[in-house]
Amino acid sequence: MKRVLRSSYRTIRDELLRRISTRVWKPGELIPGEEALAEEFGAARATVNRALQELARTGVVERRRKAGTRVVLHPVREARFVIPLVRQAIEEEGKTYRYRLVASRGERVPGDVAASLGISAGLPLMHVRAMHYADDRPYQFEDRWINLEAVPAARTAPFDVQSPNEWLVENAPFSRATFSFLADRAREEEAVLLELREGDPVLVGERITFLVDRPITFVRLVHPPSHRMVSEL
Amino acid sequence: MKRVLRSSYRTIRDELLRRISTRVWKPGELIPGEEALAEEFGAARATVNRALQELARTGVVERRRKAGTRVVLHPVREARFVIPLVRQAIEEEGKTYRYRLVASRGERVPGDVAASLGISAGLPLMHVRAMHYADDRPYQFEDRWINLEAVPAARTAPFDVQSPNEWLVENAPFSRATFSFLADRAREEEAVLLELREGDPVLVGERITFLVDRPITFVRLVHPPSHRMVSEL
DNA sequence: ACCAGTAATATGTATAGACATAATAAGTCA
DNA sequence: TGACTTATTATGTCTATACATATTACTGGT
Repeated sequence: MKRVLRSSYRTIRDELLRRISTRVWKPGELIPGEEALAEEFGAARATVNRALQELARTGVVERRRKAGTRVVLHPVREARFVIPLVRQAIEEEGKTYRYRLVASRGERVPGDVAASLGISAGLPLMHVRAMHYADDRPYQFEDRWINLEAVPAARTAPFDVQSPNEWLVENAPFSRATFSFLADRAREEEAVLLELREGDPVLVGERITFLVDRPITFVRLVHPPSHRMVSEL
Repeated sequence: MKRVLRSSYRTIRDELLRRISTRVWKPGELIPGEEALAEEFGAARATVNRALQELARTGVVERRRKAGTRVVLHPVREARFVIPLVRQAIEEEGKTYRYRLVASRGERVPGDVAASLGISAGLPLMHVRAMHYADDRPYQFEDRWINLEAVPAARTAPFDVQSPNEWLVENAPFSRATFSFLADRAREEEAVLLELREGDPVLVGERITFLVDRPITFVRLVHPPSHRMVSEL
């Protein structure tokens, strides 16, 4: 039973996707069941199932037991942005990466950061500020708070040679994280370090990481306005 | 068949993830093969395979034939942001959505937009500008160019009652899209409509969509600086 | 009309077995 | 030593079959 026509879950997935994006099957419409598709493509149901599950994961179709599979009404597509290490991102652009520590010391955590981490204000955390350069031009300012209760080793970590980001990746596991992006005005210190004027628009990424509900670190990553976050889909 | 211990690909996946995030298996390390894991968990290799493939898709492990599966060295996690329809996003926040058309007419496309779409400048495109409000407060300004060659019906579409975003979702299929986000200064018109001052920082999303290499539309979505794009991970 | 209980059904998951494929390791010859 | 060739191996994919589970559809009773 040697399939003359090669048929993998990929080709099935792509063909289904084609029918959806060319409106052979319209939004909201019910598409044939797995059995029927399996027969049409001369494949096993498991193979069709895999193709459909991938489409469901990417949000193209919705599946419910007994009810069947239907094309999603409003394609709430999701964009995926990779959040690489700064060094990696810069070197992949073919540029030279440079790191510089600005300051690193224990400090009492201010209210807004404490709130983000869900701890009480005034606790002593590690506060590390550092710059990342691409071809000697300012690329990112990293303003980070580290919970010393969760990561005591951070107090004596060598942040003058290794960025807190990389150090944490190697030394502090995390299980959950929250990202957000926003536009903000450059604060005074940020403006100086990024070679902007105070109040200039900057693209800010904020990340909070936890290890099973225990807050690890809060970081504000500030980019000059030329910076873009890009995603293909 | 008797599995006393229930064991699905989910529990296997979660257990593997636990071992990785608690550094039982450290970054860069090779983990046992599928056969071995299958035996350990008392499952079929296909089941272990499914668990491992999910971990690979989320970027936790890297797999290569013959070489085996290893924990990724630098967890280049990717953040997924859902890009819903504006109306949906606002209503999910429990706010009231309102739409207002600002202007809609054929225009010669300026150079920068033409370049983004990969067409020659000066061609006549549809230029639509509109506002989206949440509880009567400015939420997003939509500044869109539509390729009339690809979507001729856009010339006479009722953009005064339906936002170009929604109209396109229902009337123009696309196969590929590019998103990018950046921080910018509010332009004059944007500042007025968003009730900001000119030059205030705004979070801008740009989207370009294609149907098999044929450019469909370019849109600039401008949000006031209070806006955040959030992603859990 | 209404509700509860039951049957029917599409998808979800697991399995053993088989072959495909990519990449490394080992072996061979110049 | 180095350049090919071949064997080995872990993952990739497919199949047929079976049972699980969530929902819908039906059915009878009040």
